[in-house]
Formats: sequence, C-alpha cells, structure tokens
Amino acid sequence: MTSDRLDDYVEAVLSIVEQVPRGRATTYGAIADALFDEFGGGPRQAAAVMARHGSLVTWWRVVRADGSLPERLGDEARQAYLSEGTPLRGTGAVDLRDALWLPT
DNA sequence: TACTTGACATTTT
DNA sequence: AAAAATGCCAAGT
Repeated sequence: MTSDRLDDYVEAVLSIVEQVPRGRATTYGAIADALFDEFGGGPRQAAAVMARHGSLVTWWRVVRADGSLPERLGDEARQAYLSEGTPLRGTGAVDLRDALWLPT
C-alpha cells in the first residue's frame, strides 16, 4: 500500500536537503537527529536515502561529520562548492565550522 | 529467518 | 594528528 513510512522518510530527508541554504552544508548525523523524533533510525538510513534518491536533490550540500564526502562524488561536489562559494578547508572538505547548517 | 552491505558516527590505539 | 576498531539501524539478498 501507499502509506510506506519508508517513502515518507525519504521525502523528509529530501525536504531537509532542499532547505539547506546555498553556500552552506549539513551532515547525515544532523538530518538523522532531526528526523529521529518522527522516525528514529540513524545516519546510515539518511545516507541510504541519498544513495537512492540523492540524484534528485542538492546532494553536495550533505557531507560527512568531518566535512569530507565520498570519493566517488568528490569531483562533482568540488564544482558545486566553487560555484556556490562553500567554505572549504583546503583538502576538498567543507569547513563545517562556518558552513554547518542545522535543519529546522 | 539469518547474513551481508551501506553517500555514517564515535571512541580508542 | 591520523588511522583502525566498534557501534548503530534498517534494507536487500
């Protein structure tokens, strides 16, 4: 049936990603924490959603806890960071000290 | 039903 | 400071 809570979780994650301001970034843990009230789960579930539907959103605005991101996407994300002026730390990772955005 | 895999996080060497 | 080990939770097989 249609009331799949999984799809609902997916939309919730994508919604948060779409809400991230330009030039800013958030982490999987922050998203998981924000949705933990309603769905629980953990950062891995948020990541699983991105792996499935991440192509539909600004996935480069979602990074790991240390500001770095998956090797496979590093290249494409770098282009986006340069375009949006995201604060980088020098090694290609986002400087979360300045760029970290927490879901509302 | 049990095992393996995964856009992760945290703690300990 | 950097790397390895452990923990977490759910989906896929």
